[in-house]
Amino acid sequence: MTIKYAILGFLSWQPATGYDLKKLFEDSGTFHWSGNNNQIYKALVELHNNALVTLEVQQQEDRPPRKIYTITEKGRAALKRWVLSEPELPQIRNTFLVQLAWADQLTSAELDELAARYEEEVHTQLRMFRLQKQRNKVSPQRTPREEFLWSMIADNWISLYENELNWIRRLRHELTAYPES
Amino acid sequence: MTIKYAILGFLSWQPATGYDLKKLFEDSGTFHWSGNNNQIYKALVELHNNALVTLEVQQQEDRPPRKIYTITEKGRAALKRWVLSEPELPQIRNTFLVQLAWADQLTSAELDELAARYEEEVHTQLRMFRLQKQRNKVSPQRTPREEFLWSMIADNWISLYENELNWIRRLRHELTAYPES
DNA sequence: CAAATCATGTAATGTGTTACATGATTCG
DNA sequence: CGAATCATGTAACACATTACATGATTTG
Repeated sequence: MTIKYAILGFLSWQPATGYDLKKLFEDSGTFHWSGNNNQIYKALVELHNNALVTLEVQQQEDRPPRKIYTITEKGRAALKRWVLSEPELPQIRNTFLVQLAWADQLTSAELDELAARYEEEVHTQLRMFRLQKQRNKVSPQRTPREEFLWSMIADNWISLYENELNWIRRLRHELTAYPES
Repeated sequence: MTIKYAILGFLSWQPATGYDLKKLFEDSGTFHWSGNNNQIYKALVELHNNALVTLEVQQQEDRPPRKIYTITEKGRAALKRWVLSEPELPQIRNTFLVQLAWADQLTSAELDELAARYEEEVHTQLRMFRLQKQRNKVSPQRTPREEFLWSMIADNWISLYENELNWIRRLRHELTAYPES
């Protein structure tokens, strides 16, 4: 259900097509999940059915018509209500931890190599988030407070991955003290 | 598909029924996701079809028969192969960040209250993880290295939530410098 | 000349959650 | 006496991912 409100959020800045929204999702990084067609186009139909957005169709030659969606007052109200609703804990699924849980069957070398590959992945991802924060493509920066909020959102991801990187490095370091089983 | 390997992992310790596995998932905390019937019972059928587990049925009076699953050599090999497979980045979906992204429409009081509620949730969760680590119910502790790995898995969750708690506290603190829009 | 951009969508499949269903026994 | 435990499973729904489909235009 979050995707509907993320869409309403983007539309609260300015009207957009499904295609525009797709790119906003992609560029955001933060809202990576659900940058895909299926969910966006379906969500837009639903939002329209509930009168949270209106829709203007622009015919084009040689191309599919552009469907420009605009948020309604009802849509703005729904967005605000949702923003004020009870916050939930992040949902985290780390399959690497499941691998680790049964990694005692590995040799020290195998285990360290597995951990090293994870460290590398995390590190790469961290670099990407840091770059993304510099470029700062999506954020609107209309007010100082809004700019601050978007900066903190980027920091959330960065510090999460920094934390993960520290953790895996500590794991690798301390593993040297344990012989294989 | 992770659930299949998590089940194989538990079965690599000892044979178990679907019901046993369900409780192992619940108690683990770490593998919270997919402690539900549907996935466990379905996965067990699949594992059996692929000969990764064998199945012994114990008839009981007045109760459904117990189906005791035992991992096969093929199952152990599949588990090891998976444990050595390319580690993936954690999947994280934090809806609170989406709320924050469009929270500039709120008053300072509303925004701080929203953040305070998130802080409280995170804090509660952190306390639960810390308790769980002390109780240490699921881990087998058969070798020092295995014990260490399970301890690091618990630490991963704890440090992630500590990081989140620090982040939200910093956010609340620094927000005091920004007037509402 | 191949790939990306624009612009819509559908279909199939995978994964996860909640609720429903049964029914005796034991515990607080 | 109500709730939890034991033990299996099904059904409905929600949410996500990947691939397919079309087809002109622009860019490298």
